[in-house]
Amino acid sequence: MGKERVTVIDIAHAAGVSKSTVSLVLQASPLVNEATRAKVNAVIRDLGYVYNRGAANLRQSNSKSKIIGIVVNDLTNSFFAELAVGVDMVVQSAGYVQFLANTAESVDRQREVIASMREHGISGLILSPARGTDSADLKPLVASGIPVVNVVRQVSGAKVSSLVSDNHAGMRDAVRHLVGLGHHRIAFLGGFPDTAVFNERLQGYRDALSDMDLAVHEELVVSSAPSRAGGVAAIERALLLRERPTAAVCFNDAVAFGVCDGLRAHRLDPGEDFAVIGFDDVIEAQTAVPALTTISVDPQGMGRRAAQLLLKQINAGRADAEAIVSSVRLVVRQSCGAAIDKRERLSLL
Amino acid sequence: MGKERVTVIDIAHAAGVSKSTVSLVLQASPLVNEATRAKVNAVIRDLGYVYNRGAANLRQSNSKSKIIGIVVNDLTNSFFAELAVGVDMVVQSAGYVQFLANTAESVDRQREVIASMREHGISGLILSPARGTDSADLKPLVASGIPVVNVVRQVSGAKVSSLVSDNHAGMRDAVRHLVGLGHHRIAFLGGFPDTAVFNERLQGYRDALSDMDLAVHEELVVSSAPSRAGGVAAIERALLLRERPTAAVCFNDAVAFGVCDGLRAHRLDPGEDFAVIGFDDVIEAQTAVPALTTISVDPQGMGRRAAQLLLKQINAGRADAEAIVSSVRLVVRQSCGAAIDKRERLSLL
DNA sequence: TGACAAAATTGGAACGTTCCAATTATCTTG
DNA sequence: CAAGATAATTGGAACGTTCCAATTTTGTCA
Repeated sequence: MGKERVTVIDIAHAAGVSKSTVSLVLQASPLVNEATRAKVNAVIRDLGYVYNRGAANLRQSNSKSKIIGIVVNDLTNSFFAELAVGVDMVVQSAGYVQFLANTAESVDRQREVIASMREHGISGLILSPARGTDSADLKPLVASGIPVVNVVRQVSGAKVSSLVSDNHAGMRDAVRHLVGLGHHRIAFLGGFPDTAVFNERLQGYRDALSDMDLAVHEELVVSSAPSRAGGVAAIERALLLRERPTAAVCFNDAVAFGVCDGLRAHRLDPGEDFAVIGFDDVIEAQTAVPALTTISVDPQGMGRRAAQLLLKQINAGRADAEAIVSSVRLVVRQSCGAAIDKRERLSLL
Repeated sequence: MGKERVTVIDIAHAAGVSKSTVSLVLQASPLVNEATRAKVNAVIRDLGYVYNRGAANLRQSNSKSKIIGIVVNDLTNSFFAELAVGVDMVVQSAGYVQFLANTAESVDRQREVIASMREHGISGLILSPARGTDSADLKPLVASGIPVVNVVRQVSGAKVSSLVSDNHAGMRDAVRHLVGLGHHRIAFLGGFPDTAVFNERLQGYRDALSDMDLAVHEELVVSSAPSRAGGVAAIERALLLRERPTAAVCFNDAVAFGVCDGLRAHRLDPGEDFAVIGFDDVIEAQTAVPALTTISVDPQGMGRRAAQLLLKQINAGRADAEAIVSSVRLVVRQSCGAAIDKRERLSLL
């Protein structure tokens, strides 16, 4: 059962027309008579024909494969899962299908999967590059005219489009908000210092402090893995300082959750005894206790926009690089809402 | 730049051999002389040739497309993201690449993406079916000899392999553990009652109570959306009962987190004043505060096993359905560890 | 109704690969 | 060194589709 593939010739035969006519109805050409179209479609249904895009794509030669690729550096991070969902939405409704691969921050794996996707004929790629990705890694892709959209992270020197969130402005707003609440010892917690994203956010932190005429104390910047565990580690270190911070902006929400965990371990109540602000606005941020004040970047929306940009470039045939920075907004919830008296009590510790 | 595709003929030309020879070196055939192999490979590198799997697959006709599909019902749920990562691992190292699609519980979308993947020539499919999937939806796939592995959820009547976790045993163990700690009013919180998974877990709950000679009180079973918000709602309702439960097993971890949130909103300390057990062991379970006692199903491992099973069937050429139930284990952390005195205090409220 | 236009249909070549059968080059060895 | 065996190479057909140019059918109207 099901051994023999039904081809366009089989249905041409059965419908009493030529394969060319069948091909025409497959692509909904207006050239074909309504009656024959109906007959052919009926036969198609009856015989259980399935269109062979591989063959079609081979003949059409270049590009229109209706496949795009998306490769991310860490799919276990729900930020990227959300992003993938956003991409999936627009890609799906445009009749495309997506290859998805996870690189787990390995540039070797990344090279392999991109090569593999290329062999399979993707007509575009959305890439959240692994740490250490070199512009040379993308060279062959763009040389062959395949549009690439980088998301979240940029690859310096690569002539590809990018869509990143406004890390600088986001962190600046977060710090300003805390200063407005009366904090002046604000820590910057988490993240790896060798990434562009980290440095953009850190710069936002510094600039905000400068703008408000506050000194930036380097000991208040403590880096760590950008994970929940990293957040725990970072707050531990920060609480060891002889002059403790009273608030923290965190590299991302995962770190922020870790910071909350760490605070509780020290019998401090996040949002009451210590103000915490995250970055990303992952889905758990609003339901966590306390609800996390954070910079909302709407990963799903980013995925949608990245996909739209990519499809635009694919359809345009030619893709000139454009760099979009996606604006970002502070969502105030409970984790930053330290009441004055409590904060004062803490600063006396 | 990059307009003209480099083909096997081009490199044959440049290397001074025939296209057949080039084809032979591409598939690493032992028939070709070392010297020519080296020369051809050099030319391949120089010209920046990329293999066209579409064309190859067309000639080889059936099956060996090196593409598998994975479609899940909710990628925003980190359980499925983890599962996808597991699949990705084994699929990637087997030289395959995967289409990923999210159905968001829509059978229509599911039908579309499966059809689309089929047109693109997947040689196997891993499916976590959307609610309401009918075995007829999978009929054409299996009829054409494409192996399908269902994960997490089964589709009754479909002649496909499945890999589900042992919901019954997992919930039974959770309840036994709570009873062992001295609880006798244990709630079952969250989940939609019209799903097979819900009923399996509920049955495990009932059977465990019966086994321990405890009555099952129907008012202690409160269903809700299987989400964090649903967990909040469920515990709210449960705390309204005139005879409150002292512990709860939850439909999944997301619900369990919600339950913890809801408890805190009522000034109850999860793990101290009330025992909570989840199901799934998502990645956050171990770092949450309190760390969540839960049934570990290792979604990544499930993904790996599903992929292995699928690849086995693809390689075997023929796929007879096998149903695997993946065993599951109770991971005891803090959220269930109510100390005796506290529990007694609570039960007096 | 004959002639011309418009509409509908069609055969074959092409896309880039693999496979088969056949051919040519290279070794063995008596 | 002839001749058989083995190693290496090769030309063409085939995979399932699309596209082009050409052909056939149908429609229009003087």
